[in-house]
Amino acid sequence: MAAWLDPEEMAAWRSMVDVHAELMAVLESELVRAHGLTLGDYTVLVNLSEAPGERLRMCDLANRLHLSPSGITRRLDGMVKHGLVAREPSTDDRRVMLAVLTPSGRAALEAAAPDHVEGVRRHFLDHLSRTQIRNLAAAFAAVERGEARRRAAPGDAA
Amino acid sequence: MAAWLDPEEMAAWRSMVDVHAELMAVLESELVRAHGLTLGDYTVLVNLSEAPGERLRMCDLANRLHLSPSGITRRLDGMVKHGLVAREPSTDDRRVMLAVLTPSGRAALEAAAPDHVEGVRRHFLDHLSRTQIRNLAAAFAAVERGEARRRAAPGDAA
DNA sequence: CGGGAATACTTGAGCCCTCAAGGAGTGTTC
DNA sequence: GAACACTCCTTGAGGGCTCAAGTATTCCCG
Repeated sequence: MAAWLDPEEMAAWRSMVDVHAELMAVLESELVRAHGLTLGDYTVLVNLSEAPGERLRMCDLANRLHLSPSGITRRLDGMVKHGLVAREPSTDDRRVMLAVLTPSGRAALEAAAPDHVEGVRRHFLDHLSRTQIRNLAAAFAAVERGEARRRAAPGDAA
Repeated sequence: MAAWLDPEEMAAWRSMVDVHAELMAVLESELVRAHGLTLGDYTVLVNLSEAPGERLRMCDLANRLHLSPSGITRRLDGMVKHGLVAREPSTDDRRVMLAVLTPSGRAALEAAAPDHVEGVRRHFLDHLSRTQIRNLAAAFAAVERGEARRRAAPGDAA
């Protein structure tokens, strides 16, 4: 168990944490200033817009956003109040609530998305070469695959 | 203004966001379970332990942790109550409060750090080759440099 | 079919963070 | 050296999240 991180490992780890924090902070503040949308609300809108019928079960939404059941309930509360989404009981399964994109929610997303994407470019992608972008995607994909494999492994405590 | 992200850009961006979220969640839960420490508290302890005299002004701490002034006050409140840090008025400048690592805070850090580092390895670094780690560090360093340059540029709205 | 386990969502209590406002100390300028 | 601007920290109000508990519905299995 090589106890500590060597300088290269430390640089990779800490710079990722720092860059991510900085990036999210600036993207969020630009989004709030320009469109009155939280990054969290924006992510809900993106997920709904990409879903078939522009609707998603609460629990699926919770999984995608890494939110607890009550977390997603309360976030939807706010977004319903602002008219961005509506709740709709499922006819298939009467336990289920669907979150549906409203016209006004779709409009908000369509207004915000270009600015948000431009922000991702300006604050992140523009500082990287095409090769670096490819390498980054490959590295994170490797982490995702590795973790998925680790979770399925026998020695797992879960 | 190339409007949208192409598949490679999208993969790099979304996978970074996803991996980061997943990683922080699992590291936090392991830290809480094994040592009763929040990732936020742990970060305070790390920063204090690396500071000269194991003490830091509240506002410096706030900057390092991307926290507002009141945020750092309230986090210290909790940590003081748990005996991990102490407050100490500065003699140089009587507006300033110093946060000081207590013996019990140093002990908590020394107990938690090996496990935390091992978690970073197991969930992140172990999935990457040495070359990928170097490339990652270089890429994030490039983003940091690029943003620093952008912030200093004339056209900036700030 | 009937009862227990599992799933989906909501609610109450509470933690942690933010913003706005305020008190206290410093420094600067004339 | 008095007044003004600025910095540092804290507090009150409020938003967003979590956990624990509760209700409603569905699934599973003898």
